[in-house]
Order: sequence, then C-alpha cells, then structure tokens
Amino acid sequence: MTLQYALLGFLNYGPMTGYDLKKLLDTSTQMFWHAELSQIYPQLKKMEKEGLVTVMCEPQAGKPDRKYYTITPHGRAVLLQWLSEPLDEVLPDKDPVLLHLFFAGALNKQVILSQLRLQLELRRAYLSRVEGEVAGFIQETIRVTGQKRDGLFWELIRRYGAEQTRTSIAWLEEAIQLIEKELS
Amino acid sequence: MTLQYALLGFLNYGPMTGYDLKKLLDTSTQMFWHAELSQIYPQLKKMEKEGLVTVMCEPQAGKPDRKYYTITPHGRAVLLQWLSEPLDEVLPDKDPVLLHLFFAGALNKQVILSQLRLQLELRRAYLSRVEGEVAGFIQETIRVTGQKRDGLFWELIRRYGAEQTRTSIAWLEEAIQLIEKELS
DNA sequence: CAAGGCATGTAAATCGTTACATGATTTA
DNA sequence: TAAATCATGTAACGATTTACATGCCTTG
Repeated sequence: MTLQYALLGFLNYGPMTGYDLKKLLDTSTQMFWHAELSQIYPQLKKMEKEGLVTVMCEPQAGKPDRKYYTITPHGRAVLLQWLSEPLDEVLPDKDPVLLHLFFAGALNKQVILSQLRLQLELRRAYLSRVEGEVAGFIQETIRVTGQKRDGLFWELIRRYGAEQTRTSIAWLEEAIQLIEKELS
Repeated sequence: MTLQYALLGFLNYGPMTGYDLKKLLDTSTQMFWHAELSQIYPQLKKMEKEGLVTVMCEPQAGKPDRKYYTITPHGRAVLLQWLSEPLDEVLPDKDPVLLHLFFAGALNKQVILSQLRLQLELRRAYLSRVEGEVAGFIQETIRVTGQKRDGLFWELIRRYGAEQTRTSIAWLEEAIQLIEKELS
C-alpha cells in the first residue's frame, strides 16, 4: 500500500512512466523507500483500475510504448488524505545489523571487531555521499524545478540521514574501543 | 530467512517453545526484529525438517502440548556461520515516516507542524522507556542469567537506540523551528 | 463475567524479490 | 563485442500480516 503513495507522490509532480518512477525511487528516496520494476508495473495497473491514475501510450520505434501515467483528482485526494494522517509510528522496525549484533556474544573478539570496522567504513562512505553528491543533487533539483517549498523537506530529510549516520559513526567508534578493552 | 537466525539465536541459550520465542522477540528485540506466532510456528516446523532443531512434546492438561525446540549441532553451525558473515548493509531500508515527509510540501504548514510535534512526543516517550525500563530489564537479565559477555552487546544496542532517538529529537526540534520561520 | 494469558496452529491475502522474456540502441 | 540503457512486462517464490479456530485457566 505504501508503494502506491510513493508513486502517487511522484505523479503529483507530473505524468510519468513506470520506468521514470523507478529512476526517481532510485535517485531520490532510495535511502528510505525503493521498489523493483516488477512491483511498480502491476501496482500502476491496479491504480489505473481504481481510478487513481490514467494512462496514455506514446508509441516508439523498436521499443515498447512509453505508458504515461497521470494522477486523477481522486488520486490526488487519496494522496492528500494519506499525507494528512498523523505520523504515529516510532521507528523503522527491522534492522538485520542490530539483530546480528544482538547475538554477537557467540563470536570471538576479532570477528566482531572486523564486522564493526566494516560497518564504520560503510557509514563513513555513506556520510560523505550524503554530504557531497546528495546535497548537490538536491540543490540542483531545486534550482532546475524551482520547487523551493518541497526542497526544504528534501534538505531536511537529507540532514536527518546525515545526523543519524554521524551518530552511528560515533557509536561504532566507542563500541570498538569498548570491545577492545572490555572483551576477552 | 532472517527470522530463522533470530530463532536459532534464542534457542542457542536453551530449549524453548514457539510461544516462549514470541515473548522473547516481543521483549528483547522488538525494536529491530519481531514476528507473529503465525510466522514462527511454520518456521520452526521447517527448521525441524531441515535438522536445525529437534522437538520434544510436554503434555499439558486442557492446553495443547508445549513443544520444546532444541538447537542441534548443525543448527548451531548454521547460526555461527550467519553471525560470522560480514556486516555489509548500510541502513534499514524502509521508513514510512520519511516517505511521508518527503511529500509533505503538498500539505499546509499547520498540518505538517502537528505531525512533527506528534513524532517529537513519541520519540521522547520512547527515549524515556529506553533509558528507564529497557536499561533496567537488561541489567536484571544480566544479573539473573549471568550473561556478562552477551549483556555487553545488549547494552551497546540499547545505547545505540537511545543515541539515535536523541538525534531524532534534536533534529525534530530544529525542523519544527525552521518550518515555523521559513514556511509560508 | 469479560478480558487476557496460555498454547497450539491453518488459511488467505498482501508485499517484495529474483528470475525470466523481448528487442533495439547506445556506450565503453 | 560485451555491457548498459531504454521500456515493457510475467511467473515463481519467499516473507509478512490479518483473520480465523480451539479451549482452559486466571485475573480484574
């Protein structure tokens, strides 16, 4: 169901194909939402049947037609309805890395340390991407589209990701030190 | 597949029933992993067929038998194998709250602010639970079970949750101020 | 006396991933 | 010339949720 709202959210900016939507999911929301084409295409079909979007085919030579989906007034109403719902969830609920760590006591010190060091590396790399590329991409998108109001939220979310990652990094550094000292 | 490792991880402490495992998932790992009984029971059955666990039935009057599952040497090997794998994931990948916020530009200022204020409230409540109840529960569990080594990881994960939540809170406070000032 | 805990499950539906299929064009 | 991009999809499988089913015992 949530994927539906993600698609409606993007279609609210203008008509697009499933392929276009996939690219937007990959470049804009991949840190907190994504989907495969094999999920997107059937979802769009379902949304059309429910009157949330309409389709227009643009023939192409040698390729399948581009199928442009346009959000309907009803689709827009459904999107706004969802967006207006109170944000009453507390946390994203599955994190395999933490589950891993929860049982890590069964491993020896060196294996655990190398796992944590890999995480540290990955998160540092991620942070530098968020502070570099991602920040630039958002500014560029705001410049090109003139979406200042929406851009405020994009930038806010980017900063959230950066702050969470910084916190992870600091925690990993401490955890590594602690384990080096305290664990036998 | 991950649920399997969660169950093996707990069964590695000793034989248990599906019902017991559900309670452990609810009290110990609910912040980063959980499952319903309707998923746990079939999963255990499957694990038995694969030789990861064995079952022993303890008859009860008026209730279904308690079915105790015991981890096998093979099960332990499979668990250790999984635990030893490098932690190469970067982030938990779906967060409906962020997706919501990503499209929040379509809403009016007051609705957005009340949504963010609700999030702030929820995260503050969550933090106080993590710093209170949860911390106490971990200390108590370490005291009762004598699992000092494992307890180190439980406490580390708890602190991770607390730090991430503190970061969320600070970010939400800033975001609310910014939106109050900058947004029309 | 109703609600919740104990203890087991099954069935149906939804959500999501991976693999497969086509076929032209562009890039390395 | 191999791989990636464009553009559509289907099929099979696996993961997860929700609803249903039983029946006793304990707590409010």
